[in-house]
Amino acid sequence: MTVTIKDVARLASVSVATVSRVLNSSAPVSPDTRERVLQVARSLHFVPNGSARSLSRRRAAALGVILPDLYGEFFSELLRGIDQAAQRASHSLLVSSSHHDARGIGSAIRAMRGRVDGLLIMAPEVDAADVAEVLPADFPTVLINGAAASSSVQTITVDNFGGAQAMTEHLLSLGRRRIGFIAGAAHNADALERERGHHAALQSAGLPIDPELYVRGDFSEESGWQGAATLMGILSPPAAIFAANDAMAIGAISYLREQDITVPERMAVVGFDDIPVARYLNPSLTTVRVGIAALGQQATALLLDALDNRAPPTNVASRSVLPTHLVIRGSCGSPTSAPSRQPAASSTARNGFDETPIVSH
Amino acid sequence: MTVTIKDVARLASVSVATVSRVLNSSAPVSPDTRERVLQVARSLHFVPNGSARSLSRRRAAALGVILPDLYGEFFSELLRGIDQAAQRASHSLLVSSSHHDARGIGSAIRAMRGRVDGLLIMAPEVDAADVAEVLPADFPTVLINGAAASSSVQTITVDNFGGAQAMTEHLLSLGRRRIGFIAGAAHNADALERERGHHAALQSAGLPIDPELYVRGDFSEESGWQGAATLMGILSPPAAIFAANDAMAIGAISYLREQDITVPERMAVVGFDDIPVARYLNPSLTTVRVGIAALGQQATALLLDALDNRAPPTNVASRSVLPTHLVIRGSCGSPTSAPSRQPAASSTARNGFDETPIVSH
DNA sequence: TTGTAAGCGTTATCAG
DNA sequence: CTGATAACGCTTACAA
Repeated sequence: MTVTIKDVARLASVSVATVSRVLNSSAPVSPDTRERVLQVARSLHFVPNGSARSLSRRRAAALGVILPDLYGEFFSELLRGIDQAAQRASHSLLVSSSHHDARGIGSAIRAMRGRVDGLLIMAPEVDAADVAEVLPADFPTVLINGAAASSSVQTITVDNFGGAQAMTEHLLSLGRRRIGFIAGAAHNADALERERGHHAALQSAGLPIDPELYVRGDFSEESGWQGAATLMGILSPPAAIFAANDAMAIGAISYLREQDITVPERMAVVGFDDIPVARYLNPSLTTVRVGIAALGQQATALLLDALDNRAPPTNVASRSVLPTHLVIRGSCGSPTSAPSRQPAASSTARNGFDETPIVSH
Repeated sequence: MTVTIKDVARLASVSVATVSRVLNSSAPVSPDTRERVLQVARSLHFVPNGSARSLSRRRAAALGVILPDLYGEFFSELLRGIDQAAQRASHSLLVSSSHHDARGIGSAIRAMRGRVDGLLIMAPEVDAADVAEVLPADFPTVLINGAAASSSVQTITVDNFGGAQAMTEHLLSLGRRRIGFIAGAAHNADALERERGHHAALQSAGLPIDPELYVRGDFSEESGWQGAATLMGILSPPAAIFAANDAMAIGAISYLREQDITVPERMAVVGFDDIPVARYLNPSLTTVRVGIAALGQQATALLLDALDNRAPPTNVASRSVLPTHLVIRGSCGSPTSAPSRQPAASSTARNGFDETPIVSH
């Protein structure tokens, strides 16, 4: 038997209404009854029951977070940002992961119904329309990195296209013209946009799109390792590898090291996301900064605004796009360290970690 | 107004009780009314309200997770394990982070009261007794990696002491006798145990404990970078660095690379945790495998058992310790690549990532 | 300023 | 097999 508001009321010789008023400061209460109630509540270690409160108030002070996965630094960063913003607004987080398809998302939503005031959904492999389908009607929701399909769900994403385009342009400017690309999963919206950006940059430069330079991964380190292996196995291997996320870039570098192929001298390798560990790698990873935690924060802010009805009209398909930035570190080499058959001397000055040059675009 | 069980009842011309029975299969219902109810429920997209259900059932089918932080791969791995186990048992997760002291933990608990059936708390910097203090009386709780203090709270932890001891012994066996140690935060229970293990190994080997070889970090990459800088600044720098977690080891390696100090030739560097990225680093990181996700799974399993009363007697201070394993990779070098003034040839065969030798202890 | 009582949406106990 | 109805613990009109 846990202690309830009735116990407090009884011991303080007041009604439960008064106890509630004291605890929520929701109406004036005489100083001494107030003090008496607080005294009793404290001594009893009374804590109001959240479910009862949510039921009565019709709001839960909690947000639901639905993620495809929980593996790697990307998701912990995202969740960190979400948690920060939610905590600032005194909201709890109901988290559920391993939901890749609309069905899975649907059941996750069902489990959350009545326990959360709004939903944050990251589902890069699911069409936004399909997500909207499984949503309770008019339920406040923000989609993170959803596919660009028009729908009634508010969406926030990063500039995958622009970031990838800028990165490929940078590699080309360094003299690396044969670029291997390790793509993400076939239906991943982020991955596809990054791919499109890469191709756009190639085409602008008048370069062909060589199918041999294209392999598909799944955003895991291991698939990056495999991707690099495949790319090195073709007749005329590339001078650079652009992995569609940092984890795959890390895997690729790992493979190259095992093969004694020096990075960046013989092979430039770049990634996407700028996960926290990227700057500490050897060589430090040139990548596209996404501001993962900020993405989570902004998504949460958007959702909280919607809950407060400071929101955009419900059935307008709002879509925010956060900018990305090129982060040039060691793994792409400098113009002078162009690819050569001989391992170059590793004396190229490397950037200290606290002075990472950032190139906006 | 969202659709409730009453709406379903009305449209199916039955009582709410029957609807509930159908939806929960909690009592026999005639096949055709059953079908009718399901039909209506589906067409109305009815989803039961979680708060109401929790309130009535007196169980929430949710677990609370309280973490000190959400930064880095350690926490995403831990959460992944917890989520897996919870999901298998159809439990949701209410997550709250950034709670380092007993007060913060207390307020997090308050926010969860009535919404969760049990608590998973990771609070390496808080004494178990202090945690017990802020806990509702007899609330099912499992402490992850708590300090060893005797208390009434069930605790699960990893063999920090043994793992660190084994690692230091390994470094010594490689001929690295001067070992710099980058410790964790002053009150972090895990960090302290790892420190104790390291010292125990040194003493067994008859080696002195040199205060100059000891620096304090905070488990972040940056503090590892700083720690390495400090250790390299002393008069007679070490031949190896043992960082109390992988993140700090990564930071240390990053510093050494910037100074052109080759790892492992001139400096062996090892860590603790075996976060997923460790095997992909350059050089791949020798570390102590903790089985982070497994830790989360087991903690959750313990808690779920307690909820089912398959539990150990409530006020017995049960304490499980998971074993750790040495994972020998590239960053510690081999016996032949003992420290020397000349950078050794980097031709030492490196392990492929799929054949990592593991040494139990 | 305080108390009474009607919900909030389910589940569970009784009768029937 | 089915229907009333009393909880579950709290908030919030409405009165007093």
